[in-house]
Amino acid sequence: METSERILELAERLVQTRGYNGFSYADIAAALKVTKASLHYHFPAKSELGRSLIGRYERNFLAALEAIERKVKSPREKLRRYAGIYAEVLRDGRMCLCGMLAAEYATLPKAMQQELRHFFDENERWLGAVLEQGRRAGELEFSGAPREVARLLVSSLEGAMMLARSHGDVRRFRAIAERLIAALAA
Amino acid sequence: METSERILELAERLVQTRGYNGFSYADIAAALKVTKASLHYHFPAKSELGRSLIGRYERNFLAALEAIERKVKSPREKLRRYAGIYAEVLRDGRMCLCGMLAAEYATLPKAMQQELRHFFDENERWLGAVLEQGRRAGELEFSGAPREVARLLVSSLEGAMMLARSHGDVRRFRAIAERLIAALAA
DNA sequence: GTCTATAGGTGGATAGAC
DNA sequence: GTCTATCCACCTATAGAC
Repeated sequence: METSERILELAERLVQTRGYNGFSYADIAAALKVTKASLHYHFPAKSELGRSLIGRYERNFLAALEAIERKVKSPREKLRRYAGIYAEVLRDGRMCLCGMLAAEYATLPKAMQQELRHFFDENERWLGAVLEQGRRAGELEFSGAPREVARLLVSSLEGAMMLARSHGDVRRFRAIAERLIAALAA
Repeated sequence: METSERILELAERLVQTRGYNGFSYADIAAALKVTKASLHYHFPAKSELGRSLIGRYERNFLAALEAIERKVKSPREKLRRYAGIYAEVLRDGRMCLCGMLAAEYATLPKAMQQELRHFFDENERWLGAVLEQGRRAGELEFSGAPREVARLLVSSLEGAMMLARSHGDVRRFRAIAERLIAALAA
């Protein structure tokens, strides 16, 4: 694997576990056995590494959502798979990259803040479409705008992830995710 | 106000907006117009300041819950007031102190991690009792253990706070809070 | 209790050789 | 692309005078 890819891979894990303000170039350099100067060759500033991380994470995430779209028909099953992505990340001891960054929002460079909002907007858009489809099909039931329920789902799953990780208990997340989806059953 | 109290007051705000790893003694010293050395007189180590912050926040929070207990009879109204506490914090541009620290969990001193879990446990305990009372009275409706629903509420409210703040939109939080409580109506 | 002064470490970042 | 060497700003923390 190219160095820049190895850097991104490790930096992603570091942000997901320790946060953007919780890791340094020195951490990456030590783990990859290169010097800090080398890292600056690939990502001149930490803020640019941060931007790259969000962009990459969003692309991979949206690709996973498209995969669900292709493989799964049932809207309710789509929601389960959506929550399943979160569960997998958590099982690996990580937080959602963007959920982590949302906590540090006020300290992030403007460019990162913007890309972060975009990630959540795209998530809400996808969920909103699934919810609308499910309601039309009579498989899901809820009041009000699909987009509003989508926001509740994203927020709740991110929060559940955060607290489950603090308690070192993935089951807490799964229990909450199932409950959220069950509440939407028609 | 005594200096130590002024330090706590400001440090609390800083953690709530920037996180534990996002502020320094220098920030406090500048704002309070004292030296960093003075701060170390009151709180020798940053980790001790952190511990004090959680303890203080929890005491104040639990006092607010007791006040609700005294003033309000209806379980559903208690839930509304509970969410109202979060909304007030958010309206002030802050995150929940402990929600913020939960994101930084992996980087915190062990003592702080422990106090953090205690805060959430107490929250879940209080909410669990309210939920059980509400179900018995026929005012609230849900399946399974009250404690599980309590966890969903805490997680979801924390997550909603986090994302609403990132979008600079308190209404997002209120909409989600209302929806969560409405879903429990009998 | 608050100050000056400073230690000792780490942060992100750059210049220039190889 | 990766290295050595280095800069400067900032971090937490301490010693000791007032």
